[in-house]
Amino acid sequence: MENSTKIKRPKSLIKKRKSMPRWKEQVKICTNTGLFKGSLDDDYSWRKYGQKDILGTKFPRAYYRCKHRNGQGCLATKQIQRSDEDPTTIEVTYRGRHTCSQPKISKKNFPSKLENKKLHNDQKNQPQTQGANFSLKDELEETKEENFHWFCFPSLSIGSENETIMESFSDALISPETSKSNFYGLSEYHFGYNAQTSESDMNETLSATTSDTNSPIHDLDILLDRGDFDTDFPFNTPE
DNA sequence: CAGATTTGACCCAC
DNA sequence: GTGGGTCAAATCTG
Repeated sequence: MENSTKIKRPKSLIKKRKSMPRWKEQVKICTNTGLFKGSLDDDYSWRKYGQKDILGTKFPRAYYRCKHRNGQGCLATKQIQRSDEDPTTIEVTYRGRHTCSQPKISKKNFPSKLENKKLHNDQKNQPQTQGANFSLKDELEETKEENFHWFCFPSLSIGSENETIMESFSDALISPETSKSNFYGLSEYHFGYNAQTSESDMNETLSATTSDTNSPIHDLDILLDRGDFDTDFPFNTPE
């Protein structure tokens, strides 16, 4: 890949960091099995621009920025990292606000290729998925002051396939375009908000839990072929 | 071929 | 000096 060519960046292109509003959103994904799954979804279009191993953490952190950065100069970014201690928790840190006229709808009307791919895999499931996501999204949008947010899924029979499932979820979580809408048909959410303030910037605490533990999530019979998720992403267990 | 992701290097803040 | 955040070339995927 790289030859010994050191890339020097012109100073004019260097931007100072920091000074952007930042808030964190924790997403807890739990199931009876304790496995991690679920999707954190904003209807924004994110594009991954980096990933890094963070000192003291087992899982790398993934960096995303708004796709409209160039087009509309939207500087919003987000970081996603799986909690070290509790793998069922995903920490999402947002930085900056979207200045773009984000395309919430677009997803629904024009699924990306990636989505199509996913859809292809779990075709049987999606009908109302979007609805669920949509409401979640709406809530997020309207409660910009909150910032803790949980997803609890009912049990799910994950036998020897948990790995695959894990991956698929992770994939959804991590991959921006993909995670967009329809995610395994989580049809019902119950939200509870915990206003929570963190030290500085604006915070968003959103707490969402499913009180319904019976939901079969049949939608979840995600048969994602392994091949589909081969691409690694940060949440794969190291080792 | 275009768009997305990966990945090592670069740069800044602490 | 080190770690975290970003850049951008290379690579991958549809």
